[in-house]
Amino acid sequence: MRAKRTMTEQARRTQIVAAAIEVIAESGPQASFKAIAERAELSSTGLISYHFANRQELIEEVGREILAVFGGFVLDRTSGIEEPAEVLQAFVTANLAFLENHRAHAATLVRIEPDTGELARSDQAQLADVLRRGQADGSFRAFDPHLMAVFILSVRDGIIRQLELDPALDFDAVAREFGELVSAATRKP
Amino acid sequence: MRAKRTMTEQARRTQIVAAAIEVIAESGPQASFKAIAERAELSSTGLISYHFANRQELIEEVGREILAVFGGFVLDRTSGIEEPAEVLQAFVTANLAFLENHRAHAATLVRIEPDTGELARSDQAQLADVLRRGQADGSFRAFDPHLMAVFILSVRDGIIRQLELDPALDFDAVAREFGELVSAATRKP
Amino acid sequence: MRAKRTMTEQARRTQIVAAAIEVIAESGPQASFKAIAERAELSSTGLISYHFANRQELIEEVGREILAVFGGFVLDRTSGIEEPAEVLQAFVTANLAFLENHRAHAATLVRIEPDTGELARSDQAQLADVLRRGQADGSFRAFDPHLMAVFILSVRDGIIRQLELDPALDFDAVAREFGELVSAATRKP
Amino acid sequence: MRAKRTMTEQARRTQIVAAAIEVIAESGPQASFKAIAERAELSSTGLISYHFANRQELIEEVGREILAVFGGFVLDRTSGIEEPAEVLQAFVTANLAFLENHRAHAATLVRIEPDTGELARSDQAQLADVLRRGQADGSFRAFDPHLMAVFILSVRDGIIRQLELDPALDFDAVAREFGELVSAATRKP
DNA sequence: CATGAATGAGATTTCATTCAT
DNA sequence: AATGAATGAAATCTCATTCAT
Repeated sequence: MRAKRTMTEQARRTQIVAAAIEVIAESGPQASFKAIAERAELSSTGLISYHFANRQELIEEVGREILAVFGGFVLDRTSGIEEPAEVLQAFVTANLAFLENHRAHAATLVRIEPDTGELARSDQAQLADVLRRGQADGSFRAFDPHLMAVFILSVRDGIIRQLELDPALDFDAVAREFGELVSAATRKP
Repeated sequence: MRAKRTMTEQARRTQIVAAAIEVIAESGPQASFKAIAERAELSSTGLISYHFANRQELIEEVGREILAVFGGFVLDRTSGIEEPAEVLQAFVTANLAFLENHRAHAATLVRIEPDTGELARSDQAQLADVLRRGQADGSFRAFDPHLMAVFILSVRDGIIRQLELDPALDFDAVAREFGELVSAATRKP
Repeated sequence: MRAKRTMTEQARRTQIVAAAIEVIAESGPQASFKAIAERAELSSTGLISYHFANRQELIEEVGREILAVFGGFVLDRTSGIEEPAEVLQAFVTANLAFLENHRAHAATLVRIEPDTGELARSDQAQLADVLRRGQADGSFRAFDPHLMAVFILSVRDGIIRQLELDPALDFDAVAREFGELVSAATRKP
Repeated sequence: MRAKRTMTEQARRTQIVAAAIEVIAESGPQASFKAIAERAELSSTGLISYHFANRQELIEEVGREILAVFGGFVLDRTSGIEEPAEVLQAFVTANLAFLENHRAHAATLVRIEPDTGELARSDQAQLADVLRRGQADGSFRAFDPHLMAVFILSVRDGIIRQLELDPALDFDAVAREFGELVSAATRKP
């Protein structure tokens, strides 16, 4: 599991992770410790090494943090909904809302993707479950639920990437079009 | 445009780009000149610097090369088709066929994506045109063609990424599901 | 001389020195404070700095401690013997017995040697005295007593080093051969 | 085996090794790359890393170089001698002559000893052979030849160490006393 | 054109020591 | 006395790029 940590240490780790998220969002996944330390106003990069065994541990924590925040946000807005089709629409809306308000988290998520395989899988599995339920209750057409989950999450990630190419993207339009895509892709013909 | 080049020089550039594609596919976008030079069996990394002004130029050339090969491959299999809906299905099939046979190109494409914004845009524009034509001739429903292009290409890229998480992915199944997604997403209700 | 110390403080210092001896024996003379603190189950490396002015003071204390223990052990087994030749044999036996039972002390001794010049000299002087007495009473041949002491101690240290190359060394055989060497080297022809 | 090297590269390696020998002799086995680079008047420590894969490779090369030079020197002065007893005396003389004229090599040898186990063994084996021959031809008494070799080499190393405690050591006296020790230790009673 | 060497900036990591509590 | 956090210097190693031949 994880080593016990003092409050101070946990606070520092959180602070460093937050800085890393920002810096990686801006300058890519190999953002230097120097840049992160400066963003966090640390006295030296040594402090990062003091709190994280190595770069990988920091990046992993960044991934965990983003997925926890992102996942929590989306879960808040989708749990309790009965109809799978409505869950999907809420999922789309929640994702877009998150992107709009936590751009750095989103940007960093897609930038460190190769390092977060395990975590990504669990997202896929959760979404696949919703799709399976929709098929079971007869509201969705036949398709491979896991692949469809991969597709939907890919579109979500693609939107994040597009946001960097085109920062003026109209969130409402994207939400609407994404929602229609998902609806058209899953509903019975 | 571009400076004139001797045959020898062009051959070297091609060789270096090919090596870079392989190495980046395997070890990520910050593959070192050392690794690339070794793969290309060059005597020194200096030779890379000799032929490319800097790292960025090499990466850009890698992007251009991949999109030329990839684009050419897909174009071969989609041009001449009249019906936009059929073009889309051919597009899906061609993409999957390419992934199956040129995994390194595909992997490198998604790995250097942040550095190839311009090129990506032209892909999006081309695909958007097909979609627009399908709307004009009444075979597609109403949607934002550019966004739909972004979505479809995102799914394509998502498949490439998934291939690394799950190398045993069933190409035929993916092609079928991807084709159905595109079809359902675009056709009239 | 030395500052007065409370019992608690002395206990801590002793504990730290003991841990340092073990760690240096295993991992060399530049064993980190971190490793020593962990071995001593201290809460922080700061505690070492708290009790020792600096690294050098700790190492010196380690040297003093080893020579006190080692010297005491050998003195116990050599004092009270009249005949210098017998003292030498007892010295050899005692040294080998010590090595066998306090390998960490011995290993650390030779590892920090360069830092313990002063202490080494007093060993040499003591041994030289025995040799001088043997010459005075006519049982030893003519030789430079100080150099002979250096030689004998060098062999002792060489045995410690060899022990690391060849941990299965036969102590009895070494004791016998070492004893014969010393005897042959000192007795009259 | 070893990679092919250009003349220039070999020259640089040699130069770096020479600087390392000097610096280690003066400041101990963990002499920094910075100190070595300065001694060799290199532009940066990066050049050391450029020529040696890592610190260990450099130290190993230092060990090989010293033993090659030292061994060659001693071999020059001992080969061709028939009588084992005379070989031993020549060995002693040669060793002292080397120490006198290549103090840095000698000092570095004993300082990096823990890293040169393998090489040390071959020295022991060579010397043990001479001793065995002397036993076979009846000129030496019975003793364990390998242990005696270890002892003699330990004295040699002890002299090197003593040289640092007492830089004014009288080489002739040491040579004479060392020679007598070896003679007394090996000849028949 | 190509080679091999060199450059020097920059990255991460380790560490003894200091300090506030 | 002890703790845990922080400091900042130093160390090694990597790398794209430059340059003389």
